[in-house]
Amino acid sequence: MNNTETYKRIVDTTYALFAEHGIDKTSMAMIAKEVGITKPAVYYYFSSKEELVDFLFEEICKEIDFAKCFTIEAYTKNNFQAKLLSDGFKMIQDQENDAFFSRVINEYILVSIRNEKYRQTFYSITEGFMNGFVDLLTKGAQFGVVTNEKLTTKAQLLSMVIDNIGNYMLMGFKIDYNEIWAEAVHNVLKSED
Amino acid sequence: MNNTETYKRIVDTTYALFAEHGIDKTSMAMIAKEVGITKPAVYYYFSSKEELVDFLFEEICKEIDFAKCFTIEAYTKNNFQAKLLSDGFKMIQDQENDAFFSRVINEYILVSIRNEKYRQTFYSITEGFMNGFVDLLTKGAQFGVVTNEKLTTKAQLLSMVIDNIGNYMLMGFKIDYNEIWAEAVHNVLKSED
DNA sequence: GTCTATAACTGGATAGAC
DNA sequence: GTCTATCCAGTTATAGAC
Repeated sequence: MNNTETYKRIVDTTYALFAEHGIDKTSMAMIAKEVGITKPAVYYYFSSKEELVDFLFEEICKEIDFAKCFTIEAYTKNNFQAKLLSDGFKMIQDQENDAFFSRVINEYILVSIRNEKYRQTFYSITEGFMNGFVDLLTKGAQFGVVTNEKLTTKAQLLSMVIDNIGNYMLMGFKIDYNEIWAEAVHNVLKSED
Repeated sequence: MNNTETYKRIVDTTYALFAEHGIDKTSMAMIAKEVGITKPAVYYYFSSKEELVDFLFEEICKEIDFAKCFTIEAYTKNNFQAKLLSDGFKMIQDQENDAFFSRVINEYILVSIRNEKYRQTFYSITEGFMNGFVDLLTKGAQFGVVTNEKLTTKAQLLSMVIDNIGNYMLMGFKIDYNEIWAEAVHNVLKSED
């Protein structure tokens, strides 16, 4: 594996083709053609399609992390509501900006239902979001800005909402996702306004 | 198309195989073998795989309908909360009972991302849920049991939650979905208890 | 209605030359 | 490192016998 330039081009091209055609319907021949080399040349870098698919999967999963989206340490009693809102808004914005990324993730998620290895990874990531929200809300409760009741349930609700917003975007709904997130957040906060 | 018995067996078998292996990885040969006939015999009933896939899609879509899950006419001022809860619980229960069904839907969703016809159908179904909840909440507001503010947003939130519950189930999360739904419903109702 | 047989093609993957 | 050439398994689909 000397020519890292080719290697990189294979990965980038595959990423784009997966987004456009899906994993199954992207053949090694298509990838090779798009990169401008031949099939055996691709096999020089990735010994099988599975290896290439797996590699991209790992790369992508690194990007999806609760701690990257919601920085618990930065939350204070005074900024709690504003920060919970804005971190969500940012996540929504990111998904709107990089539809490519969302599509590929979605592709892997749907495939994961029949692939135990992928399923477990997504399970862990989603679990990370649910647990992360529990931690965040627990902190909020200590600050006295979040109601203590049904904290886990509220955390799961937040996780489900932020997660499904991406799906609705992909489906093409032009609705106010920020407002939906705001409504979900409003539900976990102690009554104000 | 004389032997409707064979026809029915093909459809049922395909349904099961799609749930187990996915649409792409279920071949006409597999279907034939599982039914106990040969490939050309399957082609006698369905002139192409696409036709078979389409037929199953139509069948399945008929089952997913807001009006079937939430019977607006049955809602009154007094039963509103209880009915909104129980209709959701029933939907959750149904999905738990028929994991096969959920899996096949998931399979079609995957295809729909790159198939305009399927995508539009799913779009309409989901839109039907969002609009249905708007109608329902509007009725609730007239009864005085639902807050009038941000009614559309609240409806979209309900739609997202009930929709994603199915996904979380497929991923294998053993959490209290009823409680999550109850929490979402609680958010749309005027303050009580 | 269901069969055998086969066409026509596409997919992943590799041997061996350069 | 990248190529040509090739293999082989598996796919949709059909012609034609029974």
